[in-house]
Amino acid sequence: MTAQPKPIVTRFAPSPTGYLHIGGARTALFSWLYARRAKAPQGSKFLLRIEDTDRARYHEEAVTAILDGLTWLGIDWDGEPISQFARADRHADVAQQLLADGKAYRCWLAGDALDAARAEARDNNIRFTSPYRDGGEGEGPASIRLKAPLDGDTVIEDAVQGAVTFPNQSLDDMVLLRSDGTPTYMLAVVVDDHDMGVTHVIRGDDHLINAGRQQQIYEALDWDVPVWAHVPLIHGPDGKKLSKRHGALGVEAYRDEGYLPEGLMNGLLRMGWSHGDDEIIPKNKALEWFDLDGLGKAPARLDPDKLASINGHFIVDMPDDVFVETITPYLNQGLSDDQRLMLVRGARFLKPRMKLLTDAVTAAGFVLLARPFDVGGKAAKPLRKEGAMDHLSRLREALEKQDDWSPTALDDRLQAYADEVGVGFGQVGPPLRAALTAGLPSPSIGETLHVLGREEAIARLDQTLSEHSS
RNA sequence: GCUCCCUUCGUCUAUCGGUUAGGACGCCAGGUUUUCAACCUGGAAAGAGGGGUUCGAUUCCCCUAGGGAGUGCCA
Repeated sequence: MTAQPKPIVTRFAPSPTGYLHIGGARTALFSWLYARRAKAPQGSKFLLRIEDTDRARYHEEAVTAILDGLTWLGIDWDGEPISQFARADRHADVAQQLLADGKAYRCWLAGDALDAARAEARDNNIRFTSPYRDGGEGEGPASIRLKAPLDGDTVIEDAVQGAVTFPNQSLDDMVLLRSDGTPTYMLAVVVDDHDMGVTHVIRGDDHLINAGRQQQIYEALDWDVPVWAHVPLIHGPDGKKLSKRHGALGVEAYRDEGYLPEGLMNGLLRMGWSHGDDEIIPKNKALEWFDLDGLGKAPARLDPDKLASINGHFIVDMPDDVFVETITPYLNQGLSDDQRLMLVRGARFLKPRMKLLTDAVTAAGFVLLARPFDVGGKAAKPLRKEGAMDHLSRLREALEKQDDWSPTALDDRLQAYADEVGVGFGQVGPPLRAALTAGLPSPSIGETLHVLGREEAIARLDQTLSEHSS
């Protein structure tokens, strides 16, 4: 009998104060990958906990937005999300237990007196310690503070940052239970993580110092300390903390901008995590390769260009029919069956010229031109050239008789025509393209004809011919 | 102020004491070309500064500078 490796339990614990912003999505991704990766032991779990103890800032819609964001990204979780607020009684019980064990004490210092005592300690550069730490009774309701060690160090073993040592003198006796009986965040997190069986706490490194405090609570409780992994936050392109104007948008904003879930996921993953020189890492590879030791220690800046470029790779990799299905909502118009068919035929070269799904509007513009359309401005120039109409009408006849409608055959036919009449292709191509596409970006003329199909192509030629007939 | 963390091309990063310091995005040049792209080839571009340790440091240690986090009966 071989010993079964112990299952890993990770969690993502957002505050429901807004949408799932990209930084949160990234830490969620790391936690999710660690529990879901191929190398994770059987039975490993990724859990969700909503840190909704701050009732003033709580929004029901925010919870939905966060869950929707995760789902869209392709991040799933085990069981129902846990409400931290609903567990307040349990948190209070633990505080009482600590009190009974002499690991915590009642403190009546509050309000201005508390502020003054704290300020004084800070000014004198000494640790703030409540006068009630060693006993004494006060008036009215009391808070419960942890009786944290005064000497020595608290050292956390962090999977990303290494060993981090905090002098206990720098960690004062934190409040566990407020005087109104509600638990503080520090207590709630520790109790919840413990009760949920969390083995690896993977979160932003803005919590690194909290880990020291939380570890003191674990130790007072004599509970197993989880593996800490504090990942560096992402910064805006300016190197400052991620702000709303610099990309700290909800994932749905990225979706609307034209990101594929897998593309965004890849981009998020590459900020702060690497696997050698690999850049394009689809979900299945991420699940195969992810490990904590690939995480870097420095904060990364968001680079929109690179993010978009990565997304482009995933667009190219889509099957043609899926591609057309996917870009349809971004086209701002309904599609006829004919148009859908044209897009499928054109997918092959539409895809590489797109980075975001919203680029489809430009890339597919020539396909979606609705007759009658204007060929105006600069685009009309080739049509006004000497002999242009003559070429077009003879080309029209030739195309009508053309059997092989493949791109290469069409290109050959066009070249043959130019040879027949003894002119350079420059006399033939530009007017033909203008008539077919109104000057919009398009592939080679053979490809363009192929994509449009005989019927549409000839209809477009007729349109131009009739407009220029008089 | 104090505590803690971070620092390789403009950006994301590789390197786990010995490399012409590699890749990607972006940029520039050339090629291809009937439009716009795409594509191909090439190029510029980095170890914050200063001390150590070592035969040898980007890599290990210390200091400085810069950036960040925390210092709440917020989360």
